Amino acid sequence: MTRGIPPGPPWLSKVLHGYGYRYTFPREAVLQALSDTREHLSAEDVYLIVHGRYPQIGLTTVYRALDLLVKIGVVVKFDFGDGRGRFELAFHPSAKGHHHHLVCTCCGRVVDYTDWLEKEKEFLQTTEKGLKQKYDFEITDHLIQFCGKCAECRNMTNKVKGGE
Amino acid sequence: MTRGIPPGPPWLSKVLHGYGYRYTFPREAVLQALSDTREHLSAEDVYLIVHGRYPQIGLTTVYRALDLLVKIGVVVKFDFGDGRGRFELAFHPSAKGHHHHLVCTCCGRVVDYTDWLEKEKEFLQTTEKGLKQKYDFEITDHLIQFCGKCAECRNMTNKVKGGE
DNA sequence: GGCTTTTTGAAAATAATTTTCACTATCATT
DNA sequence: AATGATAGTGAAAATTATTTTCAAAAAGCC
Ligand SMILES: [Zn+2]
Ligand SMILES: [Zn+2]
Ligand SMILES: [Zn+2]
Ligand SMILES: [Zn+2]
Repeated sequence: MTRGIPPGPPWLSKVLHGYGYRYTFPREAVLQALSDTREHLSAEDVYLIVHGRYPQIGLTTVYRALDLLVKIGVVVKFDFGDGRGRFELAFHPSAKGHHHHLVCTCCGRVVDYTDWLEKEKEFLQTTEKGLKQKYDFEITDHLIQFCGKCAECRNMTNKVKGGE
Repeated sequence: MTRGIPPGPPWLSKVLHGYGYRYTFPREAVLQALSDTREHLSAEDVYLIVHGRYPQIGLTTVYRALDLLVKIGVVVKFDFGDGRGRFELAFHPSAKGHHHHLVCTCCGRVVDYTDWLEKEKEFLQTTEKGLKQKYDFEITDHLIQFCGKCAECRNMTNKVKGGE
């Protein structure tokens, strides 16, 4: 029984084959789930979506598909400190490309931002060049994230304080 | 049986009391373990050191002490993507203050660096100010980390490749 | 020293992720 | 289109880091 191919662009097939991996139904389905949202999904989130659509796909497979997609650079894995990995497309169809995260340490809300990238670029160039020379590392990636308290959480704290 | 106080500066007592917590032997011992190294220790690493010195101290207590020390800002917790938290003193006696990390994606080696901070400062100021205005977050912290391949790992890859 | 509350520690529980292994699907070759 | 070698899948079990539970011990205030 052939299961057919989930809806979506066929490029994943090419990318996988390019790396010597097979193009499979679950891998396409996991990619689809990530394409359909702008959220930062956990492995289980992805599983719930994928398994909801195609009940034959199991959690283990979702973990493996995510790992592979990360390895070939199609998906990026983040850690927002809540003890589980978060995944999102490296190049999101909704114009969400390279971006960084602003995380509320209070409620866990995550904002994707793409502002002030010129200043960042300057900083990155200087630093990466320096790191390469001084420590002889070939820099392949960077992780920039800001932590803070969102407006709502600041409000809530004030209310609680005031109510005492 | 009083256990005495492990060697070390007495300031932890004041800080803890300032926050309404008690000054205890295990907390001092955990702080000591972190002071004695420049490594980025996992909770279990800390436990091995502390339990080696003071066998009555258990792993649970080490976890709790680390959490507390992070909460009061004496210790900082990092995640280098290997599935466990890493801890280091916020202000290290060996002049290791605010710094960032350069992680080898291949062997996991972590380099602390404090170079090019002027450029970084510029970037941070611009970005933090912008984030505050645009997203109404009160920024409290940032996380900057570079990933790459260290010289040794690059060499090894070449050797393996050449050997085939 | 006695008292109240916080902290501790061993064991059990939890939660995310990985491993195992028999079965199945992919795809290069016929 | 059928074949077969190999990679991928899925359910269950295993592993790993961390948290919870709860009775006993220690801290700090009188
Ligand atoms: Zn918030
Ligand atoms: Zn994002
Ligand atoms: Zn390395
Ligand atoms: Zn460090």
